[in-house]
Amino acid sequence: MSRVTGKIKRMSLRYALVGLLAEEPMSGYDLTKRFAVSLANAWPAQHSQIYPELARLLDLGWIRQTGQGPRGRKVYEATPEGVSALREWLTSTEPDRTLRHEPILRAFFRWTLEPDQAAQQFRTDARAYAAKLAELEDLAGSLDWESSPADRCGRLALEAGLRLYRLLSEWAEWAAERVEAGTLDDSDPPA
Amino acid sequence: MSRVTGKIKRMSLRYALVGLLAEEPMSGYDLTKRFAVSLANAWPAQHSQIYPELARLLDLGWIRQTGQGPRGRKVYEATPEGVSALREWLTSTEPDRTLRHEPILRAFFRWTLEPDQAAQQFRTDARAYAAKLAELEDLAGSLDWESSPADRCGRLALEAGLRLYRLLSEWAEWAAERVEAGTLDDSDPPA
DNA sequence: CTATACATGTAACAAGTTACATGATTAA
DNA sequence: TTAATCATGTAACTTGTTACATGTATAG
Repeated sequence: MSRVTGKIKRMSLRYALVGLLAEEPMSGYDLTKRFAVSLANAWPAQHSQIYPELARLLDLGWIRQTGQGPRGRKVYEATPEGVSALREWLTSTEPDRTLRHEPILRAFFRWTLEPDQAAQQFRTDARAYAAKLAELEDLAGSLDWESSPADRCGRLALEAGLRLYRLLSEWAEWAAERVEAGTLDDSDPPA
Repeated sequence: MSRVTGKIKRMSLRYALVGLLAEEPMSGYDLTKRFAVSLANAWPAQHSQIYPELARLLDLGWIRQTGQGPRGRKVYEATPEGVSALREWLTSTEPDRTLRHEPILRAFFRWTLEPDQAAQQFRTDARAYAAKLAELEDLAGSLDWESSPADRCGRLALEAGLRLYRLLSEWAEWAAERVEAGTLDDSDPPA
């Protein structure tokens, strides 16, 4: 869908906003918090990206304002048109399954460091991922995941984050061990 | 008062180019292929991003042209200044360990679909990841990973990709099974 | 000859980040 | 009263994608 002069726009953020507002009416501020916690490991976004997108969604008629609160708080909900567009996106466009992760890129170039230092960096990665995993486990444990289909679906998605951070931590630890075993030495590699 | 922009530029592409050219002299065309194969699962990049960046690197003195070939081919290598800057990046800047992956985002919103369709999408994901894994396994099998520290380091990085695609495939399969077991049904969730 | 791969570049746009900017409400 | 949090927005810039644009060498 959404081809403008042949260019395919992804607009993941746009659909994510509609999706969150389809679940429950919320303000831009609330949405920002959602992107900082549950969605942080799938599609992080800042408020500076969210507010202008909400304006565009209002314009499209995919969301509407349903209330207001103190301090200029504006509460929105998804319209039927918005939910319909979200479903269209989910069913009629191909997901982008690209992986792009800076720590893996860095790993490619650690042969330029002293092996000791390279190994240490892999261990730092491992610890950082373990910390992220612990954070996510806290989040997973603190929420009520059985209350609605949306929450249970969120739990399925969050599971990916848990598994990914566990994997990355183990990978980095494994790489550190390989480097310590001499993998990056100039001389012959170990058996 | 020094508000001299505390803007942290990441410039991963810049350092990746220097890193590849530190290993072996290459042209922009060769680099583009590297980003399309071995680096595709860590930091994909198109030629339209690579050529302008090479010009900037020349300007910085981090690379230099060492030869030319037919059809205007230009071969570059990293300078000592470039390698030094790469090492500085690796040792003195914090990696961005963010995960951003569209299929996980989509998973959050599949509660808006019929459970059957949601399960089918998870199975499609699983198959797509398995295909990516098979591709990467081919690549891993086709290269000589023992010839240099750089190659052996590349193998460590590539291992992350192998493990990630395996994990994502298994996760999607698991999610499909959960959905088929009734996780997204309106009624009570299964035990 | 002619299609494919090689080879380099630019332009227009989309997406994302950091900083700037402002102000209201609430709790200590 | 003052710091933290709530709350919304814009500006400037960086990064990444798709399309445009051009031309050469080689293999069938």
